[in-house]
Amino acid sequence: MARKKSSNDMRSAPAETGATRRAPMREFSRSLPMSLLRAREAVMRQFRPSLRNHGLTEQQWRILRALTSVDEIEVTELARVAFLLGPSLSRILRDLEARQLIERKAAENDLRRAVVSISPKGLKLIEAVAPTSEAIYATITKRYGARRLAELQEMLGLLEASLAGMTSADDGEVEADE
Amino acid sequence: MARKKSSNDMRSAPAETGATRRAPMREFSRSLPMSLLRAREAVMRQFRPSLRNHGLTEQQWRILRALTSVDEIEVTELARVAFLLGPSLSRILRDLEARQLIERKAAENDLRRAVVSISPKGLKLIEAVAPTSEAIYATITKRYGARRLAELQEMLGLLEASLAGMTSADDGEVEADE
DNA sequence: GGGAGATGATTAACATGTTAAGTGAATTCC
DNA sequence: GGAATTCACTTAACATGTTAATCATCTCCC
Repeated sequence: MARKKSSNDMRSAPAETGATRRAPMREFSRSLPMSLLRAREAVMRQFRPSLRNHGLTEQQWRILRALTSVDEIEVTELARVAFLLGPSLSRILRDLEARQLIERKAAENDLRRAVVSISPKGLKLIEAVAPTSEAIYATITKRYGARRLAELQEMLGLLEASLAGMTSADDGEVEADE
Repeated sequence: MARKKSSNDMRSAPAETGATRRAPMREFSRSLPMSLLRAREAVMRQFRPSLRNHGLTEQQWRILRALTSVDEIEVTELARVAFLLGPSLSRILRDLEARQLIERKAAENDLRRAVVSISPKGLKLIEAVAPTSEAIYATITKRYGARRLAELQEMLGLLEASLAGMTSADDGEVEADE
């Protein structure tokens, strides 16, 4: 099959090719969203190959991972914990259920709610992936520094909290025809 | 019961609903990838409504924004600057060109390369969005603290750099021939 | 107890993320 | 100078992000 390392990846190292400058706008590549995006991508780039080898996407892994810490959990709560939107979660659960990695049943007192739990097969899969995953995490921690990592998480949490109540002034409400 | 506030958004505040615990695995919701994801989402949540009012997605905005700082730029370089993968960029450029927000031509010395630039119409759109965008950014900076923000960016950059050369041990699945 | 509204979950529709394969143009190498 | 290889995209195919709409309960309240 020949699996290239990353021949096609246009999203990696800096290279300073051509491109004549034009205006003195704020250095766009240093905006907060971009910094967060790049940092996260740098981290996930480490995990994806291993997950892929086990037939899991990042999100599927998040779900199974979340399920290992509870006996069972309602879909809405799972969405919050795994930080996925409802529609994404719905699709992924359908798939995971078809692969028999999870089990699903209706809640007893409320037929609207669905209760999900990980299956033995799912647990086995998690246990197969976990070691590599932990090793990668440990390497990252070592490289970046445990202390610094903790501090970073602290600051990220604070950022999240700072923006919690911001209602986004919503701009002009224009119709922007095409 | 039922004192939820956000109608459809399953991805916001903590709520500690049911879900019996099971194992003492590392607190999954505090992993680095999750922290980064949540922080970025908290930030983007502020910008999306405004962009949407102007008919732009986050990625389209990134591209136009990147184009304002140069006269013209090759597609590959644009992918690096806007931090998008080739296929995503291809699709978006096709759309932006159809909406006449950008212009595209072939490079002179190499017909494989395409050179992109923002159009007057695109510039006008940027100028319409920028004020709101800047205001939101300013509010975030004020809430979080300019000093702290700078420090965060510093730490994110360092994280990225720390992981630059990590080749991801790739887990099982051998590298077949090649 | 029955209709209006709220709620939990899914489906729909479109845009992007991600990897693999394809296409045409430049380079290399013999 | 032409076949093989590399290069710069572009397409394809599938999974997820995102918003809106739908569907089936459930609750509330008269």
